[in-house]
Amino acid sequence: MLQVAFAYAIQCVVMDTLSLRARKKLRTRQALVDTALRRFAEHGFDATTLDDLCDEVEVSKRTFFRYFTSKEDAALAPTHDLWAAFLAELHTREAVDGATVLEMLRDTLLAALAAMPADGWTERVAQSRRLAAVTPSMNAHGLQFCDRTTRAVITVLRERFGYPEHDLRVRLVVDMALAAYHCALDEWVFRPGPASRDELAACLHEAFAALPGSVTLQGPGH
Amino acid sequence: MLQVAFAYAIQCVVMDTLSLRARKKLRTRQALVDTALRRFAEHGFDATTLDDLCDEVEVSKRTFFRYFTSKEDAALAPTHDLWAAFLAELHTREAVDGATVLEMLRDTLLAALAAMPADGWTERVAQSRRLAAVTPSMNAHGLQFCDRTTRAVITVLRERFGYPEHDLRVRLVVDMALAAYHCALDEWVFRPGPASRDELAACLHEAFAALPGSVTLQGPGH
DNA sequence: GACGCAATTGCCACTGAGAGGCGTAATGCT
DNA sequence: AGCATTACGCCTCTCAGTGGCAATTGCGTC
Repeated sequence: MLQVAFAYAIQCVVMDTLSLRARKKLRTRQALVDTALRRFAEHGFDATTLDDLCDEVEVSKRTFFRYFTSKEDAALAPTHDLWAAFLAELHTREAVDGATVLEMLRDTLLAALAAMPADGWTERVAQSRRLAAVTPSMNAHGLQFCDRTTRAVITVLRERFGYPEHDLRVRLVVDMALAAYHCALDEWVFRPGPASRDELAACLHEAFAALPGSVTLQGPGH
Repeated sequence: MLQVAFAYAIQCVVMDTLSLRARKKLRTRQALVDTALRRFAEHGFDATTLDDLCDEVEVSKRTFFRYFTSKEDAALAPTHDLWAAFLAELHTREAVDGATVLEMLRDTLLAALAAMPADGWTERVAQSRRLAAVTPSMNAHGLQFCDRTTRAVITVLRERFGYPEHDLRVRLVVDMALAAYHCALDEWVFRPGPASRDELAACLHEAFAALPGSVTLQGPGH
């Protein structure tokens, strides 16, 4: 009786957002990501086998591959979340008159960053990046993911704002934004001090601001 | 007798550059790259097993991995050659007064391009890029290699020209050059018409020239 | 020109990532 | 409660990549 009432309460509170099944999947997924990040950090990416990982989370390897396409994929999940939010934001964002594309990309990225979950997301990206820095295969997967995302962004920009296909600048500006992102991320992760979300935003501002000066950076003569 | 004379001639011509052993290694390596590129193009990267490949070249799989670190590595060899030449050139190149770093990187890249072997190198890079475009794991390896190279370039720039560690612009400008390279390469490979070396140089000039305008590219308002 | 030495190769066995088929269990819907 | 759907686990298989060890081949020397 009490259980029924309780179940009903749950239903009222959560049911309209997610079903039991969906919540369970989310929990499993999250457990896999967390455990993966922890074990990879403790014993190294290569030294951790999927069997170990799956044993701890108590899922079969078969199931693991229903959630992630590869071992690397699980460890890169936090980054994927950010870029998914970025693309969503890019679709809906209004154009601001007089703004450059670079500014728009920066602001879209900052908006995506603000949309990330509050519970430990920053720790997870930081951990993920630290792992990627010492794990070639993770780095490779991450870069390949960025490349895919880049192409998606270019497509959106062309569709929404009607840039011609042959204009190289669209691709170049997106790659610049990506460079600034990577630069900011490394700055944020490997610099001493706490790695808060606001710090990352500050690093992003700094990196994007440094872009114009990079083009005209003088050689050793000056 | 004639054989001796012949052997001596060979010795005079080639010996001072490469020993028999070294030539044999080079031949094996080249055969592996060529066969790999051809088979990957014919049947697809994933559908081609290393056993198939090694059978054709008549080398054991063990030996394959003494030449290349991975299946992808073999297919990306042409690109690796270019960047190796780029780094070598960057070490020896004199600084030009009044030139920007971006210009220097462009010219260094063009010099490296000119240093590539005449015998079918262009065909091999083109083929390699075409494969990477449809093969995620190859693309990932390629990008990871570019990333490593990028860091090496940054180190050289800092050492030779004394940029401070904390100056983000060094990294950003190298990433810009890399973006221009990728842009030019895709333009060159996927555009109709012949893919000659001069064409690639032209694409590189075009892409590098488009960089400054990309920073200030205006949004849809205009 | 035969020798020993070092480098290169082939064979074999092994690990771990990843894919796929199929039966079973849990969940959602009526 | 009953049925349909979805998710999961077990098993098997392929293939990339590693390491040990013995055999071969090229190199320098006497």
